[in-house]
Amino acid sequence: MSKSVAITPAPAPTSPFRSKAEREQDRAEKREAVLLAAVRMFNARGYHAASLDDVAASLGISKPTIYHYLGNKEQVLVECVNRGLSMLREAAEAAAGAPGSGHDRLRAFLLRYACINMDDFGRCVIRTNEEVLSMDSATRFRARKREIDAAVRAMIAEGIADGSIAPVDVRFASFALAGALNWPARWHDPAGPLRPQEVAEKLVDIALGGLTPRD
Amino acid sequence: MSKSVAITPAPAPTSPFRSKAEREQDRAEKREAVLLAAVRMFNARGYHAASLDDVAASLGISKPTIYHYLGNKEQVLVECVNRGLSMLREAAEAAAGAPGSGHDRLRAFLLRYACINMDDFGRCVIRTNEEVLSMDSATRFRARKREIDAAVRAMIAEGIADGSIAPVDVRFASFALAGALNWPARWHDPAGPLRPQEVAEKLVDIALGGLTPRD
DNA sequence: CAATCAATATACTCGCAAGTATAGAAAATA
DNA sequence: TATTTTCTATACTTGCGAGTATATTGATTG
Repeated sequence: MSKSVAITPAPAPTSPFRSKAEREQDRAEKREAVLLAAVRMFNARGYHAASLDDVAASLGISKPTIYHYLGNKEQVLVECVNRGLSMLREAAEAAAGAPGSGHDRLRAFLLRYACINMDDFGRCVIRTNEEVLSMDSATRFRARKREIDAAVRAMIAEGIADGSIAPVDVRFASFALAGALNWPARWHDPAGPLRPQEVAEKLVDIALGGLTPRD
Repeated sequence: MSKSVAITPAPAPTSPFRSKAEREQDRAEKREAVLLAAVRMFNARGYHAASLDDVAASLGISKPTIYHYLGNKEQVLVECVNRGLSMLREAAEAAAGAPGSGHDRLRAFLLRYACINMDDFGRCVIRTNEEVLSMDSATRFRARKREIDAAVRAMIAEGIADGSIAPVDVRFASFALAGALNWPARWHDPAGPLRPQEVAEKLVDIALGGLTPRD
């Protein structure tokens, strides 16, 4: 019946005896689940009002388990924020390396940016105020956000250089775009009728309208 | 020597004996000082992280004095937020009743709106998440914000009707504008070099650019 | 002058939530 | 099989901060 018996090194997927790699993956999955529960609690109630006891309860586990997988409360938050920032940086890198005019690349990036901001970890990046972090973490946080902002400004500048974007003040244009596309992290309800992709497209169209050259 | 003696009902301004009206004004001034100290603490640290003991200490007074003038912590926050909302509503009413095209009135309002958002109480409106309020206060808060938003949408719609604004999606346009002009409440540093009026003008120009009709 | 009221402080209570000490079960390793 | 490591829970400690009870002082009013 069986096509092969114990030839492949990987055990049958349903085996109760987990290999080392499997155990590591188990651990990673649990860690991930804890992180997700935490970020959702942070987003729903705000960092201070979200207690680790609540996070644990939402998973049916106990608080020390959170410490086991992720460390103390600030470390949990930092990890959440880093997830979001990594997604944003990847999007920025992808857009920077794409073909097309500055305007095209900026537009592609902003669509992704807006969607990330409506997702758990991106939302957390936007909603996390530096004041809640230790000075050290806040410094790193700021630096990583500046990276993203620099990428936006670079794309705007390139668009201006190649004529696909009107000659606006680069700094304020990036502030305005960021504001328009960060704001959904505050009001968009993931359970509501508006799909993030749709919101992103409409907002980007309007926000980018102001940067499009007049003929 | 004296031109008049005890003819006017108001006593000399330096008299140590305060009239009833003066005492009421004293009280109002103190209340105001407490409110201002509180809103600044809330803005600087966030509502949860700002303790009333800290607020009291910043004024050299004790916590019960805050309760004496303003009530409990949430009442303090609600009062702060209401101050900001009142400023915004006044601005909206002024703009709605002004002459000019929809675009002109919208622009005038947005300039004021952006400036208020960089000020203590307006900043507090933006930075206060509904989750920190009691359900009752949150409902009222939402209603008052909706009023402002409705005013913005009305101005956009009027602008579209009179041809001074491009035929955009009114709802998303108001979201985009709000985002762009709320965001400074998060990043603008009152102690920094950028003057609020200047920030407001640049942001409004860029944000409104997307709504201006093409010829 | 007595009684009251306004304004303020000191010194508490009390609950929540972060973080920890300890223990035990299960699995892995020697 | 003995020993160590991993995972998880229960049950604490601790500190902070909201809110309050009570006292004091000075002015206001009857």
